[in-house]
Amino acid sequence: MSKSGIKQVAALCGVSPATVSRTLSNPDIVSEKTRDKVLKAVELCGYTPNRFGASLRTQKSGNIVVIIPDITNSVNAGIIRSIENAAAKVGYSVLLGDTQRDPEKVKHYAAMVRSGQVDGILLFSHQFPFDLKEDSSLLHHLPPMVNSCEPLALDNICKVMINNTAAAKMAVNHLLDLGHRRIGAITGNMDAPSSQERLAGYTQALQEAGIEFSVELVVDGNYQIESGKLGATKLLALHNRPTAIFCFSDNIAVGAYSALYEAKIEVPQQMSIVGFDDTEFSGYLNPPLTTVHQPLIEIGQQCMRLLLAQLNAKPISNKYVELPVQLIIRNSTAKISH
Amino acid sequence: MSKSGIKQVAALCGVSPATVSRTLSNPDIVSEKTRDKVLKAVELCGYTPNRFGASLRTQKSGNIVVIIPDITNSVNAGIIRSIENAAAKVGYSVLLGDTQRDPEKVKHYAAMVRSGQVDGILLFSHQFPFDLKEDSSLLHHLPPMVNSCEPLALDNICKVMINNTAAAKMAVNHLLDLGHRRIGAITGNMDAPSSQERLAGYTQALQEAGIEFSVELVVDGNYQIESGKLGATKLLALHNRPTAIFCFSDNIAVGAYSALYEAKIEVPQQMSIVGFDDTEFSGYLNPPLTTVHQPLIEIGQQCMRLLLAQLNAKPISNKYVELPVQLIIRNSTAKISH
DNA sequence: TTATATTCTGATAACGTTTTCATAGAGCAT
DNA sequence: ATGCTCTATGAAAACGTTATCAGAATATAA
Repeated sequence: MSKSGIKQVAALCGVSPATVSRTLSNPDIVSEKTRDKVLKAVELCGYTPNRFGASLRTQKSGNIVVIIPDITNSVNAGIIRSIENAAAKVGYSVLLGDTQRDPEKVKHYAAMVRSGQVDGILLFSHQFPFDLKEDSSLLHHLPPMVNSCEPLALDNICKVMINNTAAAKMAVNHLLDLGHRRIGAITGNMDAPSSQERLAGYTQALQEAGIEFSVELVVDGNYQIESGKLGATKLLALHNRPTAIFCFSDNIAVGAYSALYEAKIEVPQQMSIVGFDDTEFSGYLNPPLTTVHQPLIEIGQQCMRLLLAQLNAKPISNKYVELPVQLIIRNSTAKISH
Repeated sequence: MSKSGIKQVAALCGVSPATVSRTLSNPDIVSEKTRDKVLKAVELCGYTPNRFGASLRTQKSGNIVVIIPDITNSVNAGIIRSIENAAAKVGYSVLLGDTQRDPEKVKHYAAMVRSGQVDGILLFSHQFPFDLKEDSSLLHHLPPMVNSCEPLALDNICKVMINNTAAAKMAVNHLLDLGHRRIGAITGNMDAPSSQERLAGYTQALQEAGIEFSVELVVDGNYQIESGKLGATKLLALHNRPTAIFCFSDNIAVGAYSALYEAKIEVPQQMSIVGFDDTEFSGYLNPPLTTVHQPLIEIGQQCMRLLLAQLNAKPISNKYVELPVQLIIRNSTAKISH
């Protein structure tokens, strides 16, 4: 069967190409008789509309790009899965923009909106993805875009976020409630707003409890497992070691568990641990990890909802959506022992 | 700045659109003088070629789709990351086809090649992704495509695989070498060829060691954590429990660890565990997990290499690529205790 | 200088849709 | 019948590129 275009189909059933197009994209405006005729011919030819032709005419690609630092991170993966689901439901395809934290790749993927390759952008980065010097009008005529997880320092942009500060505070307060006074922290990448905010939450919680902030108790991590192991090792080496550690990600907690295991320190009897993310495995760690649950599915859905509104030029009542988090208390935290 | 097409650029620097096009896509065939002129105008206009126009003309989208069951699985995520990397290097973009094991979604994404939305397919599924009844010529004129991880039952297709049978055998032999005679297994989805092959490897290893196969020792899993926990619990409840468990994935091993922890059975003193995948966290489990390493990066690279060859109509010397695996021995396996 | 080969460039024709505009026909009231 | 409104259709014009082809300009050889 040779390649069948809309013309072949039209010829086969004796109508114009226009009618075939209408039948497929707007069936209601064509009479039932011709509709059946056309549909039959379409079936017979195995005709699928060519995307290029349609896109060229409509100036819509039907694609969106999700720009995200690392798809291997399970938080990111969970969000992307949710996005893919939501996008598929409304007929969009998702292009994967895994950037490996390379600023150039961020720009590269964002530029796809200029060439028409994608219609909109889901940006999980705090880096502004365009060269303003190249087209300064961009700041005022931004393409359809929503920003999530790592907030951009710009306020006319749709965002879906969690309140990292409040979440961190909640986690630390839990430890305080259990009687802990020396609470360590292992951070994420400190250039990431999320990590800065979590640190702020940690600090505030201590302050409100009247506990003096101690520099030695917060060690730099990067959200990865290994940094958790290193960080915990450092905290353990402290002259006056903490009785609890707030890990800025579940990955960090895994690393911390490993360090504690090797040091033969029991969780939670000798050390309480709190994580962040509630990734799938956190309930299966030994002991199961107390952690802050992030609503990955809702994040993806809200991102898609806001992007879709922009794509369809619908009004958006609220550009900033904040999703609730939840502290999941498992067995990695316990009352301080005396 | 209004939308600038190739015509505006051409007008601005006094050449024809054709010359602008040539300057951008095939600079060598245009004189240095005009090239500079054109490039300057391009810069000035901030011109980016419209993808639709180009694609319509060339019939190439510059996209590939990766059809994969679940991006949330870290093996899959690792492979996709590698694919994205390799694809970006040669100028292709990757469309994410997360199928959630829905056969309809597999077909949906594969059909993108018909509409021209993508130029090629990377298929991580054993399901043939086309309706043959719709176009029977497909079997002989397959679109550019490579199949990986879960083999299709078709042999004129490019494949990049690991030898699951040999890998499983290697894992089980390791346990046999340590003196284990009752070795349990927790499988993946048994409809997946990978799981069938691993089971075959398990069986063969036992057989070659002269150990009788015992049905009660192999329990059905689905590669997920929870199935590992359930599976291990079942094995522990056995009248004559095994001394070692071969888990068909690291996720399963995590679940097994959890069950063992709750049952207060020590790994590896009372129970040896072997995993499969060597995902990032496996080295940080307590104890660190002995597992079979899968070369995720190479898998992605080889997939891209083979697909690219097809996209460029290059000859392919070897349609079947088998990548080596490696047994990583850590601390979850030990000599049987008496 | 002329003839010939070579390098560049421009006009033009696709590529395959969708959408606008106009018109033919159908239905309805007068 | 006549006029009128609707509905359904077709013709034709985009959409923005790139590739072919032919011709102009330039270089090379005689």
